[in-house]
Amino acid sequence: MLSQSIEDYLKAIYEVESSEGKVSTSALSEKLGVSPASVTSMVKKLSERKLITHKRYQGVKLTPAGKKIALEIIRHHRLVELYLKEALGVPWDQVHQEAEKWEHVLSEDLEDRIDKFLGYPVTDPHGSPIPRRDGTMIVRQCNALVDVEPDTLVKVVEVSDHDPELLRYLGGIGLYPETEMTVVSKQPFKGPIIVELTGKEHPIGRNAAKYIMVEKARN
Amino acid sequence: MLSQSIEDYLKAIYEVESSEGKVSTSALSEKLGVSPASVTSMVKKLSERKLITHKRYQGVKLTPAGKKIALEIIRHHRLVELYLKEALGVPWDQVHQEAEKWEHVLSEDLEDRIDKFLGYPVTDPHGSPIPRRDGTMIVRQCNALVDVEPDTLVKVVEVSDHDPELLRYLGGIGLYPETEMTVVSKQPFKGPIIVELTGKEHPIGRNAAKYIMVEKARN
DNA sequence: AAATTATTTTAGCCTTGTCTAAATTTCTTT
DNA sequence: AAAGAAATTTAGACAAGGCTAAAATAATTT
Ligand SMILES: [Mn+2]
Ligand SMILES: [Mn+2]
Ligand SMILES: [Mn+2]
Ligand SMILES: [Mn+2]
Repeated sequence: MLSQSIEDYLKAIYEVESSEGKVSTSALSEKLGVSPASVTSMVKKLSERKLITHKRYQGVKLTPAGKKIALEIIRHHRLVELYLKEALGVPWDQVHQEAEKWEHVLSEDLEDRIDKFLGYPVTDPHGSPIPRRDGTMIVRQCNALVDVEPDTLVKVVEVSDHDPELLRYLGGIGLYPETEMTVVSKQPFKGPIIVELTGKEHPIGRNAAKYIMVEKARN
Repeated sequence: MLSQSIEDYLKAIYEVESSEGKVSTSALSEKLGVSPASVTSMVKKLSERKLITHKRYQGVKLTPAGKKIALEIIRHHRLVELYLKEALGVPWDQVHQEAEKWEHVLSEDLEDRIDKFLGYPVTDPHGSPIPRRDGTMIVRQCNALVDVEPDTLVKVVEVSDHDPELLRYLGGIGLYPETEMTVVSKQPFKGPIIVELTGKEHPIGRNAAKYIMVEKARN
């Protein structure tokens, strides 16, 4: 059995690797809320266990074995998020923190039961793809809302789950994965992006718009 | 936040206190699967935190604060057991081991949602009472099956959840909490106890019969 | 009552995962 | 190219929770 810490490190490494490409000690330190020195010592252990490769001062990379475990935990996390929302009505801004704990204690049997209950879902409540049992995961092509040109009809693909407050705001204006909306304008001086959905216009800060992934809608 | 270890110790102390009266180091060592020396050192810590009282060489006792926490964890455990059975169809011999992990990561919000989903249940799948939110718990009057005289009509109140194999056997013969059955005979030389339910007779070993609690049925 | 046995505690060690402070390496600027 | 800044690693410490072996205390026999 792997410790909760090791599982969290592998997950964090996977996520940083996906979004930044390179996985630095400081990025992990930041993401996991531990000191850089702690990261280095865990990195040593993970290397010894052949779950990651490490070039000193150069960052780390998951081995296939490490990636498999990372995806397993992410699968747990996302299935649990969706399950909590669907089965127990937990609001989408709260499922993440619950899943953060539950992901480490979910048995394979329970994982399968939840998967079946949900009808073998493909995405979690925030639109993130759920890794398959075999350790593969589809990756979709999409852009950050902040990069979209005005006057475009887009479909929301995925929203970051890390800021409950943002999620509550987005939920309030009806902005969920699969929602279609029009990017009306980008206000100057790093002002908000205005989107239109269900007939109303809503401002979305540039910073928030980095965490909303969309694709061009086929109109 | 209390560590999982501390929660498990408090729960174990509560359970030993209930069933044995006195809580010895060796009983806890046995129950928790750790060495007596480890128990002593944890006992020291729990005393310092005023969760138990300890007289050297004389055993321990929960303080009101410790008891409150123990019952809180037991509430989590039993709600989760019932939830897993009702909502996800986990067989009753497997719910215990799942709950053993989940009890430590259940938020109060989720606890309430599960409680509501289940319709504010009073007992878990094995017939054990579920402590209330306020930290109180009803205790029922009952006897071990092994102590019942032959030719008595009894109702099953509670079955120990610690041996999956026993639970599978009991499930197989339809012996669940609330089931009524007749104690037909006690075979000599510590032989099995024969019970009749749904028209058939079934043997139950003396040892197993210690873990099946019954009450006289009002016939 | 003494001797033996069983239980409990102490002493000392280990592993895991964290920290701070200091040293080292790499990156950036001049 | 050298200096200064930033990132990373090392060194050493600590808390939690476990272990074994030995010492202390309590319980049971003789
Ligand atoms: Mn999440
Ligand atoms: Mn986690
Ligand atoms: Mn437990
Ligand atoms: Mn609770």
